[in-house]
Amino acid sequence: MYSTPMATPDTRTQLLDAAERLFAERGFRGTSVRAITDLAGANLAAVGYHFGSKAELLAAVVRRVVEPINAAQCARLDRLLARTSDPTVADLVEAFAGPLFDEMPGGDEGGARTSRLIVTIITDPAEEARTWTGPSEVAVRDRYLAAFERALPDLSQEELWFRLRGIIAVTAVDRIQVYQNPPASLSPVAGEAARRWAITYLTAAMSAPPTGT
Amino acid sequence: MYSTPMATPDTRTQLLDAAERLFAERGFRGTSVRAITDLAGANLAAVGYHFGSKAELLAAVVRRVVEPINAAQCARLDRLLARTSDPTVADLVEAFAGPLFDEMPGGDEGGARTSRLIVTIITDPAEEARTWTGPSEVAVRDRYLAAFERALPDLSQEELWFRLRGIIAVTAVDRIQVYQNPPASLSPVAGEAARRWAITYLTAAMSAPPTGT
DNA sequence: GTATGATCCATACGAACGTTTGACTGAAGA
DNA sequence: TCTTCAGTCAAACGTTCGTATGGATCATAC
Repeated sequence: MYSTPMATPDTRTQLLDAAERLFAERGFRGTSVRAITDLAGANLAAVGYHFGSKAELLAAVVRRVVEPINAAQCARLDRLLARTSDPTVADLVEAFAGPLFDEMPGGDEGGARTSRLIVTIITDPAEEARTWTGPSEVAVRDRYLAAFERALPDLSQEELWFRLRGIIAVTAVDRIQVYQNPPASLSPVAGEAARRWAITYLTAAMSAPPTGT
Repeated sequence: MYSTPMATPDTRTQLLDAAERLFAERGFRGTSVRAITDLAGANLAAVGYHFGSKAELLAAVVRRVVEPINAAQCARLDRLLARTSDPTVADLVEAFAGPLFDEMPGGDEGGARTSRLIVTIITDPAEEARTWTGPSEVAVRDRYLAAFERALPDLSQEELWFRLRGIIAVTAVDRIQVYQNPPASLSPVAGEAARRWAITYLTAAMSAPPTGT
């Protein structure tokens, strides 16, 4: 089963790798099973054999990507809450958004591709792309929601909820294709710079005073 | 046939209306020409006859939606620049992001649908969805970029560019499908509240100090 | 050796897709 | 009356899609 660990990867993981890349680049509907199996060097029927269907392959891909991110978000929140003082908004933003940038499996171009996969899936209108959310994601989200609530006591639940989703949205910035070809041909955001810019941006945004009625 | 001008609209505009709705809900690839013509009560061949192809229909839909938004962004910037004092960051955010919420054609549910169309198109990985950007959008963008540059002189061009795209991203917040089913079944963001929350959020974000090296 | 079970492969199937075709309609112009 | 022409229509085209099938292949267990 795991006979040769490094020589040629499992067909199953090669399918996962190929699907991860193609789903990130072209979305769920824009990626054909044939394109995946071609890139993976596998037979067309391999997807059906190893995963059952294209949708279940997507679920497996997303699970593999999301789990370490979720674990990192959880661990960092644990560490913050173990301290004596309450975490600040900046702490929470960093702990929540940081793993979205750097908790990426190896072989990725600075996390840019994996980050794009998440965003592509999240914003995909196909309903198959929306059936993967598990209970652990919800648990982490609720814990952060509670922590932000304590750090921002004046904010209504609804507005806090809006702002939390804003964090995800800003992570999606490299998916924004309007205004393509930046004015003076600005270089595409490098991974590390994007991470720091986003955290600055989001900390300020989350710390904004409540919107008056 | 079309004796009374308001009874039954043009087939062409009915196709545009149907396509606008379906593209917003299901994306470009997720919407079939047959679904559009069925919803419009037209024949399958009508798309080919009136627009040439599905991609050109999309371009026509986007053009119809984007043009008034662009015009409003432009007009509001003109009004700001005509004043004696330089516009503040809050002024610019309001002028730029406001039309994304309220410069919507009638018959829309508070602009939510049109806003979703834009975001769906922008984030669509299909390359057909990315060929519509015209010179006027670029012109408006550059003018705002320059105005923001004057209001935020300490910010590097790259980071400002990143932040400007963040505005678009946050407008996309209702496309964020993770964390679906808000915790305490929070009501979906009402149009007017979302508008005010977004402007608060984005003004704070844009005003953040430059990220240190 | 032979059986077994997992994996891979070539191939086929039916459905859905975007597009094209050619005939039909009805009002307007000569 | 005859022609014209923009518009609509049913039907079909060829392609691509996801999935299913049944046989090959190969290590291991007996």
